[in-house]
Amino acid sequence: MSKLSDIIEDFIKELMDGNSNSVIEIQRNMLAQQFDCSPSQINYVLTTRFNNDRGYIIESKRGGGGYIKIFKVETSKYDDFDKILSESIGDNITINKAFDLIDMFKGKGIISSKELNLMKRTLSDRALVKVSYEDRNKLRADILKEMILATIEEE
Amino acid sequence: MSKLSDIIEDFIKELMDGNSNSVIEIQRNMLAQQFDCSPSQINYVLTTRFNNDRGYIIESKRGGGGYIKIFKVETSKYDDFDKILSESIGDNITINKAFDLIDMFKGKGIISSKELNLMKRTLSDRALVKVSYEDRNKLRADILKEMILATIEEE
DNA sequence: AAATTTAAAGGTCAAAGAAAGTCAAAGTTA
DNA sequence: TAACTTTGACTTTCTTTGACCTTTAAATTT
Repeated sequence: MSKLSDIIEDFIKELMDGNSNSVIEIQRNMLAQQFDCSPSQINYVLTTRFNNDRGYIIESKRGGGGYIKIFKVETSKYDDFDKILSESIGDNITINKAFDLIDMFKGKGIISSKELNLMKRTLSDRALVKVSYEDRNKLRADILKEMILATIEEE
Repeated sequence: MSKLSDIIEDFIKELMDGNSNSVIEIQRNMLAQQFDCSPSQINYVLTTRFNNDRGYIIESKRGGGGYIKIFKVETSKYDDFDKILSESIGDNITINKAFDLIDMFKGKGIISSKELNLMKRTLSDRALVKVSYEDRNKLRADILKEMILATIEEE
C-alpha cells in the first residue's frame, strides 16, 4: 500500500537514473494523467521530494509548450554538503551564519572570490531591505540554498 | 514538442548567422506561410525574442514591397552602465527582463557562465517563492542591482 | 499630370488555448 | 490527534489566432 507520492518519486528517480546527465524534463499534466491523479499532486511531490534540501533544483515554464525540468546536483562530491543544506541552513539563517558558510566555501575552493562577493551582496541587508525582519532570514535560507546548488551545478 | 515560436526564433537566428553582417530582411506573410501560422505570430516572435532588451532593433515598411529588417546591435562593454541600473532596472523588474540583462552581461564578457547561472537561479521564482507576487519584482530589482555592482567591483 | 482607387504589405489588440502554480479543504495514516 | 497526502477550484504565465487598422506602392481615372 505504497503511497502515490512515493510511487511518483520513484518513477522520477528512475527516469533520472536512466538519464545519466542528471536532468530530466517532464510535463506536469502528462505525468498526472499517467498516474491518474490531480496535476497539483505533481507539485506536492516536487516540493516534498525534489527540493533544495535534497539537492535538487527545479526550473519550469508555463503556457503552450510548458515544461518542468528537474536537476540533480551532485552534492556528494563535497563533504557534509547535504547536512549543510538541510541542517546548517534549515528554514532560517542569520546573515552572519550565512557569511560564515560562504567564507567556508571559498576556503575550500568551491567558489571564487567573485562568486563570494556576488553571494554576500545578494544576502546583504541592503539587497533585502524591503523584506520584513521576520521574513528576511527565511528568505536568506531559501536563496542561499539555491545559490549553493547553483555554484556546484556547473562544475 | 518544441513551440512554434521557438522554431521561428531559431530559424531567424540561423538566417542571421548565415548572413555575417548582422542584419536580415524578411517578409512577414512569407514567413507565416512557411510556418503555416497567422502573420501576427511573427510579430509575437519579434516582440518577445528580438526586442531591444535582447540587443535587436526592428525596422519595417508596409505596403507593396514591404519588409521587416532585423538588426543585431553590439554595444561596447561598459556602455551606459548607470543607465542600466537606473532605467532598465529601476525599482521593479520582471524575471524575463532580468534574465535578458544577465544574458547581455554574459554576452559582453562581464560575467562567466557560472555567474550567469548563479544570478538566474537566485532571481528565479523558486528561490523567491515566499515573497508575494506584488513584492517579488521589487526585490528582484534590489538584488539584481547589488549583484551587478558586485560583478563590476572585481574587475 | 494629378487625383483617386485598389491591392499589398505590415501593426495592434483582445480573446481563446495551453500549460504550470497556489492554497486551503478534505481525506489518510502513524 | 498531528502530520502527511490528495484533490479541486482558482490564478498566472505564455502562446496562438483572427478580426480589424494603417501605411505604401501601383494602377486607374479624370
